[in-house]
Amino acid sequence: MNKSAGKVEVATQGQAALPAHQVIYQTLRDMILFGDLAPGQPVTIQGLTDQLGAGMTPVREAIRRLTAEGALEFQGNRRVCVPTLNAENISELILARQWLDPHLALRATERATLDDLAHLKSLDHALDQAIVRGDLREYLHENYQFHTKIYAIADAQILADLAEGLWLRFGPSLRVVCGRIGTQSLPDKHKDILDAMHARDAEAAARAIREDVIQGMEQVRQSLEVSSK
Amino acid sequence: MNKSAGKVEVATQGQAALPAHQVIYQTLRDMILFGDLAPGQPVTIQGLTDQLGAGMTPVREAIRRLTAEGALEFQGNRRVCVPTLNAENISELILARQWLDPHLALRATERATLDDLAHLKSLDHALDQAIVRGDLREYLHENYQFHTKIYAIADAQILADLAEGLWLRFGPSLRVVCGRIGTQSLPDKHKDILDAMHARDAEAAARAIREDVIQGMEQVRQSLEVSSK
DNA sequence: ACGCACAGAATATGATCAAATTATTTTGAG
DNA sequence: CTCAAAATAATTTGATCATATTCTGTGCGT
Repeated sequence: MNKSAGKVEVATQGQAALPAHQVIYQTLRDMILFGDLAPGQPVTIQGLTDQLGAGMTPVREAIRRLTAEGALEFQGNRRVCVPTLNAENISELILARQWLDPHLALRATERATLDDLAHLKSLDHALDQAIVRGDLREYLHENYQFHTKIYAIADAQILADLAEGLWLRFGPSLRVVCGRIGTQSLPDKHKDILDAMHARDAEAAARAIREDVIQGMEQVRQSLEVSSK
Repeated sequence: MNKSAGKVEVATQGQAALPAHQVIYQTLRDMILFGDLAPGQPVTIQGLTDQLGAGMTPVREAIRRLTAEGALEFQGNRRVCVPTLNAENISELILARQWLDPHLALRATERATLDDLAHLKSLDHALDQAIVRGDLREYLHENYQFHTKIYAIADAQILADLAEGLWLRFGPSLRVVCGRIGTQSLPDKHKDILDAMHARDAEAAARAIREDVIQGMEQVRQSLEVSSK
């Protein structure tokens, strides 16, 4: 047991030596979530192999995973691209988030530890700073972190999976919207959410989240209507 | 280039020459949905390669896709298995279906053509026959078809994706339950659903679906409580 | 404008390497 | 001397890559 013979040069540069396909998946996922890939943009497998310096098998698997999650779209002929949302898609996303997010926030309010609340507060602070700096990518990242942290606190694996899956679908479009209107005019209800959670008022937290969701998603819808005109 | 030696027996028996990874995916998906794989059962990649006579790359991709959909579970060490649901999972599934299914049924009622309704009716009939014959797999199959047909009629791509994803999660457990209690004692509300849809009473259809969902899922919950005792 | 050929990209296979589980052997205590 | 626990050996399984094949879209020539 204690031998640990064989490879000794393991922990040289930290981390746990994740398999390549997982790393690729995370990388591609982030690229989609935080807008490195635009809606409609084709995603070639060979493009990624040399862009990420990886073999094609791991890339292949990452792409399949993301297509299964709706983050990428199969185009019949063997091409894959980032989906372009239409009005119908947006409506469905709003509907689904309007149900999922408040529900998760409600659960989160009941379960959040003080550490959790502090963590959320720090995430919201980082988000504000990103807005001030006009750092769009960082803003998107912190905003995502804020919401997924709430999902995590809610401790509802399947519901959280569903909610995070929705983010993958509107991530690219969200980037486009924010890039257009700038980070200055991006109001959110995060302070209300935090206040309600601190006060352990689950219903109020759910309401605040709902407003936040509607506010954000409606901006996406409007921006989409303009651009598709 | 024009050699074309080697394989010549290509288009002998029709079909559209789907890529292997799609075929494998469908096959594995059906195996999960209709209970060829039990909860907790390990899914080895090499096992599938020779069981299905396929290369390992397509199998790999199919497995990744299904893990992304929650139909398979990553076991930390690099193994994959069919997830075993706990009480919490079941509750979340019930909750999600209780919202999704009625909503989709409501939309479906508004959009169903007469052909659609006839199709649903025939699916329900086939289901009844499967019950009479005691053909469990066929029952599960027709039941799934019935519900997914409603999803399709609703014409809400994202919501339907979510709903079908849930089926993948409770499929194996559903099989266990039905295998235990037999096909005789499997009541459903399909007749009520059909009646409501024919009458174009969307609210009634939504209610009927909701009852059907609760009825079915509660059976899974109870059966699970017993077996985990 | 139509068809043919070509380039590029995706699919699929098998080989190779690494990791983990299982089986076997060895060792030590009672 | 027997049994059990640890260490080692062997087998199985997963991960990755290099390569061959097939398909799609496009441009050239008639």
